[in-house]
Amino acid sequence: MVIIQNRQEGIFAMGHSQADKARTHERIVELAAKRFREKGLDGIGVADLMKDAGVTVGGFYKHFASRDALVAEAVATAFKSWDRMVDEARAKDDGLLTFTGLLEQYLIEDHTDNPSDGCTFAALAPDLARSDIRTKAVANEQLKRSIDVLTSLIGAADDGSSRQKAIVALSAMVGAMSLSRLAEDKSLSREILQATLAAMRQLA
Amino acid sequence: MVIIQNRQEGIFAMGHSQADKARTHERIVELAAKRFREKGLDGIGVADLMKDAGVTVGGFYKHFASRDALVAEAVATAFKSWDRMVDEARAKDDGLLTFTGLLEQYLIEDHTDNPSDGCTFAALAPDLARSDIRTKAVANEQLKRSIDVLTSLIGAADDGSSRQKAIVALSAMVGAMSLSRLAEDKSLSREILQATLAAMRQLA
DNA sequence: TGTACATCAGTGAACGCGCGTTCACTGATGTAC
DNA sequence: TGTACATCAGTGAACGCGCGTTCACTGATGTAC
Repeated sequence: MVIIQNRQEGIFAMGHSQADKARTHERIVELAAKRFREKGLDGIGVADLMKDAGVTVGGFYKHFASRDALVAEAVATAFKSWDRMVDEARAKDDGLLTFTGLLEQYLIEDHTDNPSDGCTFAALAPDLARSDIRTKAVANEQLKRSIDVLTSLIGAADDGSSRQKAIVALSAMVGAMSLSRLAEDKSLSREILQATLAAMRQLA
Repeated sequence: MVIIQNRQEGIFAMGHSQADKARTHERIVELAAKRFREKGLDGIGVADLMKDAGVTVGGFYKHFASRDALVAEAVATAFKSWDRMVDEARAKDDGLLTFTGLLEQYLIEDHTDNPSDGCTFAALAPDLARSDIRTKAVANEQLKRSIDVLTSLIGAADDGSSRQKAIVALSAMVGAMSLSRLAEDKSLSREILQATLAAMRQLA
């Protein structure tokens, strides 16, 4: 086993054992999940990804059947940061997650400035709509799950209006994040986040 | 002058006159504006674009300094279909355009199914955020203009709330369109459009 | 009005380059005896 | 427990291919006389 110091991932062990392979695999996927959200699904190549993960190109196909297979896996991993965001909001609310708490966690400048750790819909929606069948399936599952999570947070109105509100909230959140990233003027960018936050707060 | 019959553009004249050049230029830009929205800013190459426009690759640089220059021009043209959408909504409202009329023109299945003729934000927001400085400038101008148009449609509340509502509406519209394109399930796709339409109607 | 000539829109092949993918190889791991 | 060997994670160079861009060329246009 060899100890590697790498710019991207810090210090890690690289070797030939099965455990080493699993760690390398995870490292590639986690990195791809970030880079894809940052640069788009076509924005970074296999060679650069492997280099950032501290390995060489040739080994790629020991881990993935194709680039598209990595994309599908990385997008699934990227979506987990949504779950992580939900969890963090829950922690801030002292374990009692509210719709407002989630909104506040999502519609913030830090999220605008860091697509690589943020919502995959906001970072990649058009790419996902055009993507490989497997990747699209992953995105569709997450879309349904996200609507369900928001629906349950909004409340127990049994007339179906909480689901409708959840869909509106998700749309507004994703749209606002996309547009706030487009705005070069920081104050406009903030205005978009704040206007949407205020309006969505009143929704529930 | 030569008469050309082409799959993409029908019958058109191709020649060497200045007027011919202007027509060819316009044809390339209009086509690029569609294809980019359909396939993403990296989704189609110079050669294919020129072929679709009925000319050969070599002539490209008689029209554009670089691919990026075409992207900037095509994105500007693509945004004009927003203006066109506003105009069409105005025509449907018998010249008296309303906020609701515009919402109804935007949040429809036909728009979901045809990105190539639709809203550039919904089709390309993440691409635009990562794009060339000129393209980004074009997108920023349009963002401000779109907010202004919606603000004036929503009403003359002078407390600034109509601008806030305009921003929320734009965010929700763009987000809903992006997500409805992602949804493989047609009924979910429609549900997203309808939920957002209903909620935004109540906004103004 | 007619002719000679410069311009330049469009052609089609070629260029270097980066991409996804393949491959023969190396050497650590883990297993069979 | 020790040794021989098969496996396979990772290497580094090479592959074909499509991309943006360049270039020498063609021939219609438009202008100067």
